[in-house]
Amino acid sequence: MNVKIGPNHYQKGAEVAGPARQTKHTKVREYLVDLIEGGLEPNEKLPTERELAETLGVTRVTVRKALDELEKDQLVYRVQGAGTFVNEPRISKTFEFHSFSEDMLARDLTPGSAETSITLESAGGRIGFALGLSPADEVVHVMRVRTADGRPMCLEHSYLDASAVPGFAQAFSGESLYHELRESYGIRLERADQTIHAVVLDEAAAGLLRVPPFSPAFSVQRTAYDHRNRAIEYAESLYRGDRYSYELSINRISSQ
Amino acid sequence: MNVKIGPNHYQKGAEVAGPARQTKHTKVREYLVDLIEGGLEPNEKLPTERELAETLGVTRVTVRKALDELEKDQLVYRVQGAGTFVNEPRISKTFEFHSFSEDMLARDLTPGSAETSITLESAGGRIGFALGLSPADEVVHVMRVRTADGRPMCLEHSYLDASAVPGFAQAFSGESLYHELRESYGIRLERADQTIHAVVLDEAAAGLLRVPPFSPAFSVQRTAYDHRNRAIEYAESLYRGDRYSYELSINRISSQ
DNA sequence: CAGTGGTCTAGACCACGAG
DNA sequence: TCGTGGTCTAGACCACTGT
Repeated sequence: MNVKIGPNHYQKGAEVAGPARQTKHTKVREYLVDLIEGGLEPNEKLPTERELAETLGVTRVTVRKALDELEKDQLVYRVQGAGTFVNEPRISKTFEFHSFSEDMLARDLTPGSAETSITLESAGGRIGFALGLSPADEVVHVMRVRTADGRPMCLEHSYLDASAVPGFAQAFSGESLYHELRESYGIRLERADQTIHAVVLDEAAAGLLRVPPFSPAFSVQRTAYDHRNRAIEYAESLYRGDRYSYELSINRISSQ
Repeated sequence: MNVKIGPNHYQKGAEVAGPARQTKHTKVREYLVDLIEGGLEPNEKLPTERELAETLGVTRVTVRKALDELEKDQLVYRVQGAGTFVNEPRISKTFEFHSFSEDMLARDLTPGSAETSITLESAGGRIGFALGLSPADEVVHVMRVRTADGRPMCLEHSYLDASAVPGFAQAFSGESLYHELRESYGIRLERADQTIHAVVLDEAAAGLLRVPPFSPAFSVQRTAYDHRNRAIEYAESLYRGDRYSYELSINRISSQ
């Protein structure tokens, strides 16, 4: 994936990388990143795979694994028969999806929530389908106006399977839902599917987001999954069109 | 990446895959896809890597390469110590970006263009920057209203480095720009960066797209690159919000 | 033609999961 | 404890690029 949603006029944020495991291909990768950032120009040729293998005391397979990762993250490109080359720097250096809280912190904005309400409801058809529940099953419904430095950015409705997060409605502070899921329930969200529509805001939503009625906005439906691909969260959000844009990178545009 | 833009209410389209090269890991991949589509249930366990290697007469490394691809495309997930399992079927089966023409054909709609104009212009600052040209360099400017079954879907301005595609303005039919680039100039687009904004249409654009003024729309800026990461096309498009949605899949939502 | 990346082999040991 | 996926080795040959 390779997608970044964020406030317009993105400025390079703090790296929020986890602690890298010290495998050999990780070390090779770090060596190559240092090499690239240490002064190699775009389109300059990297050492050959065989040279790197000998220099670093690993096999070519391990070097190739590291290069595979760098190619996936678009730091390098490879041309068979010619070599491996440094890419132009990318618009967005991180290709991970961050939570709203994290996204704001990376931009030196203070994330917050307003108008928070947490209720228990029946899932109903639409939300039940998204979470793989029956319509009668109970879900936790968290409604928040997400803010940055106190200014409203996004109106969000999140839904969780109530039986998977007992006591959530009582314990949740309203701030970082993903943080709460991880700390209290050991649930980590690894992947999300999103559908995005361009819409204009009705008067109610416009009022909550403090923009004129009929302002442009993104309507986003998101289903987030854990590492075993179980649907954990379903969310429907409205992002202010004047504050947000999507940046994404698409691979392999096919023929024609 | 893993993104799909398309008309709303996506219905499974024809596969538009190129002719697969017959490497062993490709054969293993096809074997596994057949296995999965041939009746394996979601979350059912695949044979172990060692079993597959023996069954198919290849080494485990080759099996793992095939499984890496299937995992990237989200057909399977792996749990260390436990096994490899079939994923829930994805919303969108193809994770490639297709050209407008191809997208429409896959949905049994007839792609077309109206109001086409092809001109030679100076790049200017914005377009020159996107294509890595100086502002005075000439670009081919192709303006089209893209249609499906004759109904306007999208207003698109595409820009190409004129020196890279001599004679383009004379030869281009107005239909498939990517097809023309490949057939006449041997240029294949492999990757694209996109930035998407939510906007409302002004009266001129609304008229061309035959919707009321101030209708919601996506404004998309796209830079498309070849396999060596040279910027080939820069395009600014307006997609009708009532006809289009973005579906995308994001990996590795990070901590917090 | 020489040199590069792409593919593949036949092993080995480690880290993690579940019973 | 045992079986699984995760990592790694030391080679080999093929396909493609550029001179």
